[in-house]
Order: sequence, then structure tokens, then C-alpha cells
Amino acid sequence: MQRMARYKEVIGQMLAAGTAYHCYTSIEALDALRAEQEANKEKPRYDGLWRPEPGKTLPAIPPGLSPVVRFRNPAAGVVAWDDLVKGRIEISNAELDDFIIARADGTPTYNFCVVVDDWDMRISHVIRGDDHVNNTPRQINLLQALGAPVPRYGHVSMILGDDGTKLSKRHGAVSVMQYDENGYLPEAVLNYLARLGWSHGDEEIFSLEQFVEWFDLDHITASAAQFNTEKLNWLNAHYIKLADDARLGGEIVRRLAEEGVTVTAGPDPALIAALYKDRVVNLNELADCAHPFYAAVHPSEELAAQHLTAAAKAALADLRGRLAGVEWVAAELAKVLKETLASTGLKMPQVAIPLRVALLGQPQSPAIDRVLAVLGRDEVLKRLERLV
RNA sequence: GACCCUAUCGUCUAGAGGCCUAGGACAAUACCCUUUCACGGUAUGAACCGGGGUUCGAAUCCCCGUGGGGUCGCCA
Repeated sequence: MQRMARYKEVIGQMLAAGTAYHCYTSIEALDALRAEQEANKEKPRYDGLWRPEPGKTLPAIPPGLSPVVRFRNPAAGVVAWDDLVKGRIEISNAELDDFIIARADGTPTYNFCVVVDDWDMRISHVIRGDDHVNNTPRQINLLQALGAPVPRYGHVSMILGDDGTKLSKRHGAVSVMQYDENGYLPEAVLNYLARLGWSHGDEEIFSLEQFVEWFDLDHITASAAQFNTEKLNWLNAHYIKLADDARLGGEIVRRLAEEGVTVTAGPDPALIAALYKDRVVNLNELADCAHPFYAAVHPSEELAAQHLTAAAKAALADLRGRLAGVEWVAAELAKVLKETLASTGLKMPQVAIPLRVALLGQPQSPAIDRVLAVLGRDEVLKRLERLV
């Protein structure tokens, strides 16, 4: 705490001015008091034993006990402010007790420090979470006792978890880094969070620049909002479609590396990004899609039994024969595929699906000619030979 | 328990007394597209928490109730 000297200075001034006083009630005595008040269903609060009043005789100072310093909160009246998001809020001083501004060891407490800091830094606007509204009247009273200007306050509501309950470590991300790990693009997270609890007419999708331009305190919702992963997913899918292939390729590399998969021997990751970007919801899914392009594929027994039938294998063998000399571009590969259909008398899905299983270990994929083009001649022939 | 905040489709929200037969988006459902699965397109269903006021007129203002959230530390 580099500002300790300043805090002590202010505390000294308040003691001298009579806006603060020493209190010798021990922690144990305070605990007992609280317990008693709770038992009586009263609001737990300091009883004002050491608060100086005109004509009041204070108890004898107990020996060997260091006092805390308490703020002498106004006894009557109300403290009110026009909250930038919630409107006028009034709280009766009778609800506020004399809170501690310096502990027995002399260190100042939070509510005191922030007030002195705000004052020294000439803070004009305090925008913070809802959970601070109850601190605001104390801080305003302190500021006024100090003769300091009172900033404008705006209290933004809390975000609830997907299930409507309070956000916790168990559900909902606590750290923004969690979103990266879960495959979310930063622009999607920003857009989603911006739109949660704030609006600009019917706009759903906007850039950082637009957000900066449009944002205002007037359109912040006063009530708590529930987090909705599905909508975040939708935005994420949207931004993935927009993202540059090379950037997405980089994400594939990074995420595959965490699984111990290297891409150096396989196709350019940007090509795979182009192939899959408009069908995935997050970057981890994208990496999963890319996986079979860089690692050996082993179709499950169930898939093999279902799709790699004798007829299918014959068709794949036919195709393999035609693949050897063809120009390796999607359009030409599609022609070759049609030749196989003609010669075997099968329909497209009857060949394409076994081909997907053989090549990627999955019965679904983007257009098969594009997959072939990206996978590459050598790898395609190698994988077909192993199975057929 | 006390005090404070809050309340429109399942969810995020538009709405600042008449423009509201309540708009948009996600999700849902149906159909279309399709070489599979997705993507995409089109369409449909879906809400003003309840009760009292105020007013010619209320989703919008006031009161009460109820629900939800927050705070009650020599924590921050």
C-alpha cells in the first residue's frame, strides 16, 4: 500500500475534526453483539458504545486494547443519489452504522480507501456492479464529511448463470481466458456481453468500433440478465464464418498442438478452416474437424460394418483406380466420382458415405470432392489402400 | 430477519401514456436447399407476474402483494 501515508493523514484529520472516533469494542464483543441481534431478528450493527455525543460520558478505556477508528455517520436524514442506471435511490441514515475505517493495527479498510482514492484522483463517474449499491451511501457520507465532491454513480446489474442462479465457479466462466479455452472468438464474447444488459434498438451484431460509438448509460437494463450460451454460440459461429482462413488455421494449429498433433506433414490448416468454418460453432470443434487430416483414422467397428460393405469396398476400389492419374482439383475429382457411380450403378450417397468413413472415420463431412482435394492424392490413396 | 434493487415470449431485449392486434434476436417447430451432416433461406407458435388505483386512454405512472437478485465483516 503505497498510499498508506495519505490514508493515515486523512484518518488523523478526521479524528481531529470529530468525524471519526476511536472504538475499543473488541472483536469478541462485536461477535457476541451480532449473535444477540441476529437471535432477536434484528439487523446486525454496531451499537455506538464509543460514539461521542454531546453530554455523553464514554466508558473507561480498557487497558491493553488497541482501538479501531470508526466513521461518525450522520444519525438522521437520508442519503440519496440519482443512479445512472437505476434512477433515484434513497437510503435512510438510520440504516447505516458507524463502520470501521481503520483496523486495530492501523490499516485502513476498503470503503475508506476507495473514497480517498476517488477523491484524490478526481473521479467523475463510478460505474460498478449492483452489489455495491449498499456501499454507496456510506461512501457518499464519507466524501461529504471530508468536504470532497461526490461523483456520479451507476450500478450495473449482475449476470446470472444459464440456469438463472448466481454465477459461480461451477457454472459460467469466471475468467475471460476460459472462453478462449472453450473455443470462443474474442469478438463474439465482446459482442455477446455488450448485448447482455444493454441494447441499441434491434441491433444484434456490431463491431467494437460500433459498440464504442453507440454505447451509452441510458440503455443499460436495470434488472439482472441471465447468461445464454446458445446465443453466444450463435454469435461465435457468425464470427467464425467471417474470420480470416489463415487466422482460423492458426487456431487449429494451436489447439491441435495441445492434443499433441502436429500439422507439418498434412495440408495447410487454412484450407481446412475454409472447408469447415461455416459449419462449426466454436474453435475446438474446428480443431476436431481438422484432426483426421493430420492423424491416422480408425473407423469404429460399427461404422465399418454399416458402411464399408463388400459393395462399397468394390466401389472404392474402382474409384481408387481412377484417382491415380486425375488432376487433383475438386471439379475433376467430382467427375471421377461420377464415373465410379456410372460404372457401379450406385447412387452418390452410397459411395460418398463409405468414402467419408474410409478417409475421415466419419459418415458426415463437407462436400466430398473438396475433402479429397484438401486431403491430397498421396494421403487419399494411402488411406484407401489400407481399407480396400 | 432488516434494508436496497428488480419484474415484457423459454432466454437476451425494443418499448420513455395513444404509433402495440406488443417489434427484433437466440432457441423451438415446419418446409425449402442439399452428395451426407451442417450452413443458409422461408414460415409458424411463443410474453407485458397478480391485484388495486391515476387517466378519455397504461406494457409504460402510483400503491400493495408475489417472484428473482443484492447487502448486512477489524473482506474487497
